[in-house]
Amino acid sequence: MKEKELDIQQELDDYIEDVADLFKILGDKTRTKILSGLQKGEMNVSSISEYVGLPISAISHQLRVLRQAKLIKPRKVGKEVFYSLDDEHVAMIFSCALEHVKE
Amino acid sequence: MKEKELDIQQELDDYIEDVADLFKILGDKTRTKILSGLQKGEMNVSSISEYVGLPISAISHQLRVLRQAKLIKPRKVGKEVFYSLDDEHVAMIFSCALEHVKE
DNA sequence: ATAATACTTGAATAATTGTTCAAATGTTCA
DNA sequence: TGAACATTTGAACAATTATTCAAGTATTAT
Repeated sequence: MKEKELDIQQELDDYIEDVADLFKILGDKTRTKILSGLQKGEMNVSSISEYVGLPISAISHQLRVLRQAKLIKPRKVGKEVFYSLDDEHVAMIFSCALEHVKE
Repeated sequence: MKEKELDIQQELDDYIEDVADLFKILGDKTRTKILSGLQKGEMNVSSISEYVGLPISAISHQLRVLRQAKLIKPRKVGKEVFYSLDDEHVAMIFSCALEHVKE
């Protein structure tokens, strides 16, 4: 094993529980659908609701989870709230995951 | 958005549910602990049990989940079964996730 | 002020899931 | 064949969690 790999391994051991927590949040169809939608650009809550196909209330609950995990951030404009991705790593995590899923 | 990003976006839309399923499997402390242990090299079930700190039975149940997801593969030697990683992307997914977790 | 719109919050329900214990399978060795 | 060991499997239990509906907050317009 190379030196850099050992460093990553070491860090992984330290942060493994936090990593599991992150994956737990990503491991839900509604939330991944929201995130993949937001990769195309910011949306307000109603739009996300339409895009995902679930009532606004259900979406709002999940937006809170994603907000708390610092994966998305809100921008309030009048009565509306626009959400956008808050982490540049999300796109990369997704594309890594794609490689496995595509076989 | 660049052309390549659009391709990834397109594929993500197609595979988004499978991606969520993969994250769901990775989103468990026991399973991530097993995977991070196996990154150091193959282990038999008893060793994994010791490493994780859970009874063999609990480990075996989770090994089945990871096997079915094609994340690990078994190698039978006599009475023992040695497990190792079955996907070169797992390490990369982990290191992407680390970047987010580390803030 | 009142009504209308956009979103959030709380409680209740239903479903999923990780762990445990006991029993079963498969393998080696006397 | 029978005992000992390594692992798997099944059923039961407890805990977590996503969704729904109803009620609450906040902002804008009349």
